[in-house]
Amino acid sequence: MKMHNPPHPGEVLRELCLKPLGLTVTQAARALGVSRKTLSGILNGRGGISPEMAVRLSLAFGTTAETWMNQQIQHDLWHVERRRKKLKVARLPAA
Amino acid sequence: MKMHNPPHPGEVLRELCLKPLGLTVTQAARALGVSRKTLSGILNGRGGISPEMAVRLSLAFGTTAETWMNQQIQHDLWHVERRRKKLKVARLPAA
DNA sequence: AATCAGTGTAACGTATACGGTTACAGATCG
DNA sequence: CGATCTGTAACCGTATACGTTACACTGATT
Repeated sequence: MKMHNPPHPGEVLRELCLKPLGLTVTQAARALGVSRKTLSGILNGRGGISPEMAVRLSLAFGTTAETWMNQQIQHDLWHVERRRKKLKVARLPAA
Repeated sequence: MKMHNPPHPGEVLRELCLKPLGLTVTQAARALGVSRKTLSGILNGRGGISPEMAVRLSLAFGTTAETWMNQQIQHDLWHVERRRKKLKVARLPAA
């Protein structure tokens, strides 16, 4: 039960990957093989980490794709949970 | 390093949730608050588990949304990893 | 045989997301 | 000033998620 707004993965990406290596957005985008716009959108919280992007990040930075996807999921789920009450779902008996 | 095609979450959903409770697709869709088509698509591997759907499943079956999202991610990543070679990504020094 | 519930799915619509290119404004630096 | 980096708007195409309606098929039940 996460209580606080988890940072979007882009924030983590910028702080933990770009900053330490002194990479510019332009350089990182080129390295990842995506457009500068796409990376910029992620870094500034306007876009999410797609499965393909997660694999790109894992290849470029030597991390795992799961790490990035998990962050994205935490972020996505947090937003959905906020409107959980609005979802009309019947509680079924546990299997 | 997963080697085998992970089952799509719909398969798990049908076997572990619908079957044990003797639920029809129609009944389950109604309980989840989605259309029969949407649930059918997931059950037959034509659609994925969206974050909202993951929360619906957690509410209906008393599981966690993360459980469902993780299954979806394993499935998604497996497909992307298959074409990992095609992604032109530069390897950067570890941070 | 006829009816009905359940199922998959096609056809159509909408909204959102991801990806790209181009182009522009603002900042910073030599 | 000229060069670089950045964010982002405008536009495109594609894919996904969701909905409704309608159809054909199956397997029970009557």
